[in-house]
Amino acid sequence: MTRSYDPHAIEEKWQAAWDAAGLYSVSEDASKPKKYVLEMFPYPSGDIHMGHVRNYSIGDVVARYFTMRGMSVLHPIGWDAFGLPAENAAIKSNSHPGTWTYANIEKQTASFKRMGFSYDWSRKVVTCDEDYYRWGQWIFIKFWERGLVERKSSPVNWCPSCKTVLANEQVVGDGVCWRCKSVVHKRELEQYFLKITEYAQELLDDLDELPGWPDRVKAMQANWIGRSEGAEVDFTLCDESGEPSDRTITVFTTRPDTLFGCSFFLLAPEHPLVREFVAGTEYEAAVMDVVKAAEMESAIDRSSADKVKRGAFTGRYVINPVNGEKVPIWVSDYVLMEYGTGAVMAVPSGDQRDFDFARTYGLPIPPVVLADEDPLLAELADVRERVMHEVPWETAFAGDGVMVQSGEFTGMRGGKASEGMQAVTDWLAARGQGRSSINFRLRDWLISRQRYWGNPIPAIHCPVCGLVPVPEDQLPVVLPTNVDVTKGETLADHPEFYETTCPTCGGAARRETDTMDTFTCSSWYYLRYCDARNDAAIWDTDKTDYWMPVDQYIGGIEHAILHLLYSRFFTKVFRDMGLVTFAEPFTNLLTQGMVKLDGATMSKSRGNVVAPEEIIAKYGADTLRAYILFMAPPDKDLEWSNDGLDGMWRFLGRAWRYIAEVAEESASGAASVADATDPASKLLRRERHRVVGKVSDDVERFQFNTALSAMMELLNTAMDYRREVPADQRDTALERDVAETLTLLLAPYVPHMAEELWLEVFGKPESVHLESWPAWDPAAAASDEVEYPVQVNGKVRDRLTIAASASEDAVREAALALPKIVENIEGKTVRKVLVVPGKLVSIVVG
RNA sequence: GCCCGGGUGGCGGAACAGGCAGACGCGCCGGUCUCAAAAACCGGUGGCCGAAAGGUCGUGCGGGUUCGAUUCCCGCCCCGGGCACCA
Repeated sequence: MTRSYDPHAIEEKWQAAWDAAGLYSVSEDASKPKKYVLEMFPYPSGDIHMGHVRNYSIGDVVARYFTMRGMSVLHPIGWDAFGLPAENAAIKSNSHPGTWTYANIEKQTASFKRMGFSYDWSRKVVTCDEDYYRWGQWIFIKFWERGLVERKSSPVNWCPSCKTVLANEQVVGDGVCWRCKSVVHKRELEQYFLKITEYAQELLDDLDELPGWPDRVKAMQANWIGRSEGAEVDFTLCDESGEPSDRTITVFTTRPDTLFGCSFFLLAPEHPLVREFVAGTEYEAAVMDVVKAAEMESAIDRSSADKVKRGAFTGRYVINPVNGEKVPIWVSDYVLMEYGTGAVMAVPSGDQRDFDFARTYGLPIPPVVLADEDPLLAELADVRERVMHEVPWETAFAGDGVMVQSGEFTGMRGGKASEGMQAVTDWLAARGQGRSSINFRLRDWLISRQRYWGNPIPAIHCPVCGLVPVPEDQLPVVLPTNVDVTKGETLADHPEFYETTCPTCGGAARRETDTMDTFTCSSWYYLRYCDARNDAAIWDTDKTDYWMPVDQYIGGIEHAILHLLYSRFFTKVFRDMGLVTFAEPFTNLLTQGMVKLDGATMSKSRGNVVAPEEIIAKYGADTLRAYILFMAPPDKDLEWSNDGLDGMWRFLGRAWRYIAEVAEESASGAASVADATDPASKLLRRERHRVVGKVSDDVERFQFNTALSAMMELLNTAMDYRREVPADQRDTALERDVAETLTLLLAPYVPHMAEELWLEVFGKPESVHLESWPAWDPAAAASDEVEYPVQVNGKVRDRLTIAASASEDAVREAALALPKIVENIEGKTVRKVLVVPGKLVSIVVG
């Protein structure tokens, strides 16, 4: 008697067997095409959640599929193990971040094995292991040698809850910390930066080289990099009488064509010249009010667009280079020190912010670029001198138009990328008072963190030699284990760590006590997987050449900018160092949607969690894997519901029963009709080929939901066949083929069940996961008869079943002869009869 | 404001290149089995009209192209996401 499907009796058995056999270990194999399938490695947060189940199930199906297609597949796993949650947890539980981290890694390892994922465990990397983070320090030193490390003072993001600084990318939403969602403040601090801005243009350009990335992610990165074309313009400082000094202030503008409309000049409150200008003057009090107010504000308030712009006159002036006009310098909080030069030429007629400011403080608003349909154009079309100082508008005009009141440029086209813009820039350049310029919104990456559980920055502060790198042969700087975070300690509390000698002069020096942003650890782990156990080098370039780039990367959309931008940057630097031979690390990217419950992301703090372990305990891992893939296409958000689990359970139970029955029957050599040609056998044979083709196509475009539904269709057809065709008339060879094929198709989705069927029920000698993907013949999937819907004026009135080989004329005639069609076209003129071969017949009558 | 997605039955979703809208599954309804229930299995299931045959409406809204539009074009609405006082 056939056993029924019992996942609890088989899953752990096969997990142990695969582990013991090292079934998923791979090495470079020049005889096969390679595939590198990678899911973003997890932070060891404790229990796995549904987001993990989804992410890693997707990757597992893809990896297993490519393996069955005969590829050499690298499918590794590891842990992004440095980071703040470990410190917070250690403080809470009065232990050590390392203890917590390694315990969680163990727990998650068990969970991943319980899910049956096909990882090559021999390549595991854990970023807080010394043999991993030492290479992170090595990278830092190499970046330093290339001039890509800078320690500088600047206004930086401070998270008061994490008690550390953050990179710009790590401030999300309305100015909150990406990790803890606290409101971030600006502080002036000296910190370490990696000069990602040196690669801004390439990071932007190469997005076009990534057709395998979602447009959404590329748009987000392009947005973030924020390239603006324009010009720098030098304004000369002058005194009240207009007498020029020898000092200039440079601004960046995207609209040099509007320069004649500059009626005031602005400095950011943090601009170093502000204090100098107003010290001891009658303007000092008002200006310093603006400066102080800006300092007090959080990043959110400061950048809120609908806020009233605060400002004050400094008592100073600059000269507008195009018309020699004396322009007053104001201070305003809407000018940002971090962007451009911290100084702005204000053109209120062409910029809404300047417009608002001018209206608030009664400053002139001379028009310089007019829309083609603007009534003012009649009056000003040929006016070169400034005769109008105020516009009758309620908003600024920032579009393309005609330049007026603009000296020799009057009459030219103005606007972004306009002739006027180029002409003014050229004019300035010829006089040395300006030049074309490109500005990026992207800032350098702030990587130092004032926390313990991270990779120590390998630098030494020497009172004589300044800041010096730790020499390569003294790496790694080992993270000491005796730091007690429960007492709020960091490396700065441990003299035995920071007291050292200068590697250059040998004098007493202080070791850096900041650690690196965890995103530095995750920016190169995918390369280390290629050669994870290498003690002598970060990796062997032959190995990265074989495996890289990652063919399929899979992870959450939340890293659209963060991790994915940083990794692209690292890869480009490694290329420039000669460490790799490609410029982009991830050829194809799949950003899987979030798993939600009641419309919100599942999270422990919200208390809306469905634990994967509970589902596994009831249904087994295979049902969970298949179900989460069946619920929705992988890139869409998924609203979790237990309701469909029973459906997947029933499907697997039915598939088991069908396959087991057929296997036993064919083993017992029951009666058979060979190559049966009755309609039911022909249908089943067609379905077998159609479904293999469909499932293959679907996995390649990640439509796991429709792949599974196609398998259900095949099973439905196969079971109908068994029910409807008497036993002695069945084509048992065909049934056996269908049962084996179904097992192979199921293998990537439900690896335990497929393995049990393959080895124990069919009695095959070798694991199903080493089998070849079933072949299919598109010709065998085609029917020898087709059914044409026949439309009359766009409405289906009847159906015509006819031989697939029938000519168009034959189809047309047969369609027109159908009784219902005759009825419908009676008394009308047939104007047109369209036959779309294999699709439909469309008759137009009038 | 700018830039990306998305809107299809009671629900999750399908329709790959303009060709039968709603595959597959859930749920629901009816049935078989059972003393009964659960499980399992079989059948039905977009709305409206109709006893049925059949008709008719229907993919966010309004137009357009086409023999034919969920699909292409134009103009909107709504939802989600990114950027945003970036000069």
